[in-house]
Amino acid sequence: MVRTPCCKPELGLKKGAWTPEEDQKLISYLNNHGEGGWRTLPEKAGLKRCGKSCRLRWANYLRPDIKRGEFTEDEELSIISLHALHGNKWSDIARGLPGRTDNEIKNYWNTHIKKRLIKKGVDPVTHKSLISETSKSENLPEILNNQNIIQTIITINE
DNA sequence: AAAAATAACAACCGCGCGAGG
DNA sequence: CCCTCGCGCGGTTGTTATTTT
Repeated sequence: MVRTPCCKPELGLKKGAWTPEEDQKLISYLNNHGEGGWRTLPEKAGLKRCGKSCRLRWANYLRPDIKRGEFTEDEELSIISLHALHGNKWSDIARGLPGRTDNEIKNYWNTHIKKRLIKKGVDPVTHKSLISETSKSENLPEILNNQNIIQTIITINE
């Protein structure tokens, strides 16, 4: 069976950037009622959005407990080591970084860290050095091979 | 100074999973 | 038990800002 799009083309559903007015509606609705019921929330809150869009907006920008702004060096190192352990499990990584969301971390990884690792000759997937890979303990499980993480951290630190 | 290229970031999309019927 | 449905996830795109030529 074909999965119908979660956000039906039911006229006038807005997409794209959120306006301050929309944010306000969403915030006040969620303050009064709790989270949850995303499917039917937009209508109740008077928003011309699909529930998914509302959820994302809340989770990544409007929630009161989100830290904004630059990632600190510590946070960056955390991301790198957690990524070495978990791979692209952004939500897992986010749990290790209070106030940061999976989406934010994912973005940061893709736009900042990945690029720099590559430049430094470190494979962003395996966290192994691409240049003198050869003689290292390749047979160990990745997780046990702390060398990779250490190497990565040293490298990223310039 | 203007255009082109690249980076940054917010948001969208489809899919899988688990809860409830 | 099987089937349906919403939620959350991860990959990806679209748009704006910044940098380079």
